[in-house]
Amino acid sequence: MFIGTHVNKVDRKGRISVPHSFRQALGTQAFDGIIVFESFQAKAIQACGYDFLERISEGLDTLDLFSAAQDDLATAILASSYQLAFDGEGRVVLPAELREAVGIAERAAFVGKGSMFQIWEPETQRAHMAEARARAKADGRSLPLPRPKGRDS
Amino acid sequence: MFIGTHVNKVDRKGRISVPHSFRQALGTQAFDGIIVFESFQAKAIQACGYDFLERISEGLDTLDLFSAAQDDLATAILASSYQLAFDGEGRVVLPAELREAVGIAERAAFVGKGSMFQIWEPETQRAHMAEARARAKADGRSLPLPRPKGRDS
DNA sequence: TTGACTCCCATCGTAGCCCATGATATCCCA
DNA sequence: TGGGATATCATGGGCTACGATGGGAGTCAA
Repeated sequence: MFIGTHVNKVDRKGRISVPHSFRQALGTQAFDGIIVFESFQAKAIQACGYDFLERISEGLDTLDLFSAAQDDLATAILASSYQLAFDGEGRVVLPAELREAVGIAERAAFVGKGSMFQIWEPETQRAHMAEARARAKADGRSLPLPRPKGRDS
Repeated sequence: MFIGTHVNKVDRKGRISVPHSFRQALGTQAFDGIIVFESFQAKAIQACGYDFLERISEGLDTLDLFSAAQDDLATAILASSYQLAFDGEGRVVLPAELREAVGIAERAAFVGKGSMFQIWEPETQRAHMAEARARAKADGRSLPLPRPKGRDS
């Protein structure tokens, strides 16, 4: 699980460390690195491990083939994603297009979202988080909680 | 279950002992530590075990990916939480942002809330508790009790 | 040949690990 | 039942390993 937000620095080569806890959450997968694509809601980069992209692909398969929705999502996600490999120290380089699209320069915020995470320009994300918290409180958003496993009696 | 109130000291490294009974209540989980995030109701830090957060994450996965509700809740909870690992003595260090947000300096009060607990600045919590008791009394609050399972005759 | 990227190594600050101390509570036995 | 012995928990401080960062050298492609 990806939890919390971590702000790291972009060096002059464009490299950035993926937080240690996120690398641990990825575990060992078929591809040693992350998958990124531009979010189509927020001014942020979506990121996940290779495994999760497979789940997304399966999700797309439940939509009608050749439907507009299927095509839109497939294009927005699969066609425009990048595979970023880790270097020896667990860093990746963000493609210039993505960095410019979301306004990342010196620093980037890695934001955990459970099974995915996002990469933001830190100030932008701070504002977004404040809004999300306010909305969640105001709307009284509720969440169906699954029962705890194993020890339900 | 987390029960009772315990006031412990914050040392100069920012470490604080999680009460022994709370650690016992956590049992052994996938992550040896606690998850904390700022409460959006009270001036307090919410805390729970990793298992509980996993349940939240699973609940989020039942919502549509990329939906507004999913994003708001994921942002408000997962993105703003911290994983605090226990050291050998069962202590954690509270992130500076959280400590400042709720006004914790020298001491902190751990307050049991059943399946979660909270961390308060002791004086603030004392005042809050007095109010809560007064309100409960004034409103004549009552509580429906589920029957005990298994041994009903 | 130049630029971009990868691999490797150096540095630095901090989080985590280990051990010591003191204060309580608990236990045991006379 | 009282007192000493002991276990346990909260606390303090030092040390070390590791994660984040920076830069150099080698490599491949245009």
